[in-house]
Amino acid sequence: MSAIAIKYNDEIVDLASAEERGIEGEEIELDNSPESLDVLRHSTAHLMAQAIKSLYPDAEFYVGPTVKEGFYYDFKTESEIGEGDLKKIEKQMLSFAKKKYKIEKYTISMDEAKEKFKDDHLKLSVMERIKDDTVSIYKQGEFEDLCRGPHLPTIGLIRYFKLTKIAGAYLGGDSKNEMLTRIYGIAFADKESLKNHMTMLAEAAKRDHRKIGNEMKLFTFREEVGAGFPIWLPAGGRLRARLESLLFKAHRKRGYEPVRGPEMLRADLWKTSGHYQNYGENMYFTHIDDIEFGVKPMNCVGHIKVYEDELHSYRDLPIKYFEYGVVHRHEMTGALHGLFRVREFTQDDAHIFCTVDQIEEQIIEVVDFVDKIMTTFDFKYNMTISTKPEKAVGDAEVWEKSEAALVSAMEKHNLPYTIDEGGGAFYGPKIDIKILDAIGREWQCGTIQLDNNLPERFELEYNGEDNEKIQPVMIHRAILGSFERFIGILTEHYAGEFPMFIAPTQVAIVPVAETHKEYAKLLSDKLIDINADSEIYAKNDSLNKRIRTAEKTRVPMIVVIGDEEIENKTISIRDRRTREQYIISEEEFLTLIQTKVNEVNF
RNA sequence: GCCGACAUAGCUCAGUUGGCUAGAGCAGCUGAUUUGUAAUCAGCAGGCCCGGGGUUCAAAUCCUCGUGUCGGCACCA
Repeated sequence: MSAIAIKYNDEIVDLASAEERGIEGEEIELDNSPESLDVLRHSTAHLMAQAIKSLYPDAEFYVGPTVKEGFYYDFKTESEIGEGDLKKIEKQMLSFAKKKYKIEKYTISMDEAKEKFKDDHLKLSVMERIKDDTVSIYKQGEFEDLCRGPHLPTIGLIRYFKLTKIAGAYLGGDSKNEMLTRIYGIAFADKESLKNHMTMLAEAAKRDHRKIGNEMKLFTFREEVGAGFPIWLPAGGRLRARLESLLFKAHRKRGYEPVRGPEMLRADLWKTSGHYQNYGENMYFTHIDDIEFGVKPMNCVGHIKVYEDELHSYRDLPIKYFEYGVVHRHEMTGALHGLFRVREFTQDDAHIFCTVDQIEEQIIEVVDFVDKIMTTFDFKYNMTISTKPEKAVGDAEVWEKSEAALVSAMEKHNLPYTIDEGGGAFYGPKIDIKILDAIGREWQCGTIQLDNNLPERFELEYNGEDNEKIQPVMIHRAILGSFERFIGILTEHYAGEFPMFIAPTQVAIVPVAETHKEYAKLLSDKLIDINADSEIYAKNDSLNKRIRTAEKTRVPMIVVIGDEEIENKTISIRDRRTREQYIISEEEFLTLIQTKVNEVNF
């Protein structure tokens, strides 16, 4: 196989450019290495543009880069293009590829380029952003495109690709601009890899929490209830209750006090907090008599009112309040997505009021808490520290100390983290926790934010050693983020195969015949005593059918009860995943379940 | 919010170029069967075809305005 590009000082240079510049380097062949795929996909994007141009001659093109999941090209045409047209474009691409046009490169001056693309206002706007005097053009057959490269030597090398999605995208990613059509695609060096990729996508679709949530009857949405308002069904309710109760204990152990603020608070309070001015667009407001109220989008104000309920001494700090806080936010319709983005959700929210000197130890504790939870669920995660932005309020020294405390907490725990310079909120630096699920997708969940702004606005204080009034630091933190999103992620992470300690139902009991029903009920009661939920499958169906039904609910353990079991006080267990069966004594069984249900402590 | 697609029974889906009483499987109900590890048999019931307006002799089907869902964009736990 011959080279498609070379690597020159870590830069990938295509053959045409290498010749132009007279450089040599390590040869890159057409395979599935990241470098090779990048070139291949970039050229596939151009091939797609070529096909689009031939099918829709009025099409104008913006940019067509490669991205993590393949490539896309943004363009505009008067014709309406829908999902059904992707096949047509693919076909056209293949027919061009068969012609094996060479991809030729030449360089022209910016002025020449502007003349060449004078009918394409999108290309012109691309050129607006290029500062160089010359630009390169890549040409394949009749089709020419302004591009920096690198590209394959010929489009004949493109064979294994697929157009995956069609969607709208704002020009330049700015919602103030016009909307273009974007087509996404993927390409590989060989057929097998493309096939594997498509299989992988299908696997990911099978894990979709919306699909599994429906199948397992965890939650539902209804048009008449309203977009973005989830309804928790019994099975989801049980799962969620287990998670809540585990987490409740974990908070108590760490000295958090459960509190609860009201759902709506007077609008004036939101003016004091600044939410009215800065977040009002996302809030829901109503009136009671003549007074305006705002439904809480966050729980901090409620917790501040708890703090204000009594005077505090420096000896009391840190003070930690937590609440499974229901919040409402006006998310835009297009943003709603299953349990991942909803308009009403419950945060595992807590606020820590502490002294500046206590920040570091508090952060360490929270980070440790996060670690416990994430490891329990087999999540890999990484953290990002966001530092002081340009527009910031508060004392410079406190900012410095706060940031240092965050970094130091990471370092001391030897945790990997990245820094987002200037990415913090205007009121304080923060740590975002991003988790990686079983199939490598990244999710933003928890967050730890330092806040000097709200204590200032509400004039919070505690008495110091010399009885002086000192303003405490407030730490906002959520670990799961929200029960909704976290359970959605868990569902996809486990593909619905929840571990015993969180599963909606721990055990399915299948009595062989009607005479065994009574015994099944006794066993079920014993399970409740050890905090395990079970369901008895005693319907008038064949044994096989009932086992099948139980299997389909994804319950971790199925036990079959018949004469033999009752006589010998044994349990016949069927493991869902391995489909293996084994028999143990009832006592062993109950111990086993109890261990599995209680093995987790955050 | 924007671009595009979609909406038929509790669920998953058929429904021809507009044309008789809108179908199937699963789930549900009734009955028979009482079962030893992934679907026993028979019968019954279930629909304002997302909602409002319109075109037409005739609309699940065409147009239009809503609502909801999906894929992205933009925005975010």
